[in-house]
Amino acid sequence: MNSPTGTRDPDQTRERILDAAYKLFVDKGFAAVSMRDLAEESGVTKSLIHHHFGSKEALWELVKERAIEAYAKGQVAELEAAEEPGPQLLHDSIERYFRFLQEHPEVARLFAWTHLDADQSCGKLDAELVRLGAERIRQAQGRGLLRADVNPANVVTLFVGCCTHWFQARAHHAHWPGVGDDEEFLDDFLKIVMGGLLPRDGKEGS
Amino acid sequence: MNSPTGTRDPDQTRERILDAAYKLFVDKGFAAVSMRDLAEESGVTKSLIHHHFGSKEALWELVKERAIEAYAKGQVAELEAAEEPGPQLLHDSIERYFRFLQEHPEVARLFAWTHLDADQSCGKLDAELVRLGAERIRQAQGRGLLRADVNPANVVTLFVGCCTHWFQARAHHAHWPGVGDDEEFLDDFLKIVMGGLLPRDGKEGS
DNA sequence: GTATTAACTGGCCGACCGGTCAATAAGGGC
DNA sequence: GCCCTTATTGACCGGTCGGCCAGTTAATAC
Repeated sequence: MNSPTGTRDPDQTRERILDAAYKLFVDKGFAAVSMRDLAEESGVTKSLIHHHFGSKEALWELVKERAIEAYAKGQVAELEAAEEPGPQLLHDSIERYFRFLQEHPEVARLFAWTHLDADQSCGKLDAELVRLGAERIRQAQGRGLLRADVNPANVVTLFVGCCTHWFQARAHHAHWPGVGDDEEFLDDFLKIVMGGLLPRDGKEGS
Repeated sequence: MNSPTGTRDPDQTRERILDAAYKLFVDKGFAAVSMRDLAEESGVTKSLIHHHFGSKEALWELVKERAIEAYAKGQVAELEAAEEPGPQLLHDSIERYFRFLQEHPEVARLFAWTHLDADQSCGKLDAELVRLGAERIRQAQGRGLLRADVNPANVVTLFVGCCTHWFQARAHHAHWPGVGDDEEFLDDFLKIVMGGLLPRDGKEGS
């Protein structure tokens, strides 16, 4: 069922199947999507999907891997091209991640599915991103630009988790009284986290 | 198949079914659990589950509703019995929520499922909890004990989201270099958030 | 004791599941 | 031209799905 009747383009076919699978799996979850759904959405036969990807599970693994790898590589590239370590870089990195999820909310859903899958492999793909982010924070700490008594990796985990959850729980928040929109939340979040990470003017205990 | 052969206790039976459904649904998700799984886990027949709850969907809705209502009521009770509004109350509330999820990690999973369900009703059940928490923060802000230029509801959303995501993404974090354990993360999180929410010693712009 | 109600069972239904397989057809190398 | 590879199809498999229904059995009301 490729566009010019009777012609074949296996690469494009694979792409179409992967796109359809990404859309349906992220939307409904692995268990709620059938091979027949995938076949219909991508405009090919069930058998052809098996031919190209082997099994439903294998397709799902590939979909996850591709999406997370693309995300991680993009973020790493932006982080490596960034300015000197310091509060501004942290601020920009948080906002960059927030904007990314804002434009690609389906990625937040994908993360949620992988967490519930107890997925082993997907956590490894963004490890490099976390390592790089933590390193930048550690450098800023070494220069006295960020408070030094917190674990840099925990800082990354904190802001990634907070932003991710914001988009995952959007439907929930709609029922919560007084919760603001994306912009207000990002503003407040940045105020609090940056305020908590800047070194205090005076020395402080506790 | 109740304990004393031949006797009946429909309330206990319903309870057993609900317990089994909670366990299986939270573990595998709605779509990946069959009525036959539920029947086996609870030790009754498939037909009996239909008799008591009507359908698989209705059972899932009831399971979600009960669990979230119990959680919300418990947290509201603790919050209402708490001390005066201020930094200490906020600190304790964050830690209380964190400890709750630490003891009941399945609740974090339940939240993830409800988010992916695009569940309409479950967000309403904890609205009262959010309203109450935000009100306490607003009171503390009014007394100058917490910085006043952030939306209290966003503060609640922030710490709830961060703690929830921490437990949802645990498997992921295992692959992230340098991320600490529960105690270290909670410590760092509290340092940052409390540090960011305390009024600055000197007035500051920006 | 008997009638009524509700808890509970086992068997059955049509639909759908993921996967396989033989057959067909198109493309590329020669 | 032919051949070999492979993309692609549709029919088919055994198994499982959620739900239904007729029948049995225990508690209850009178």
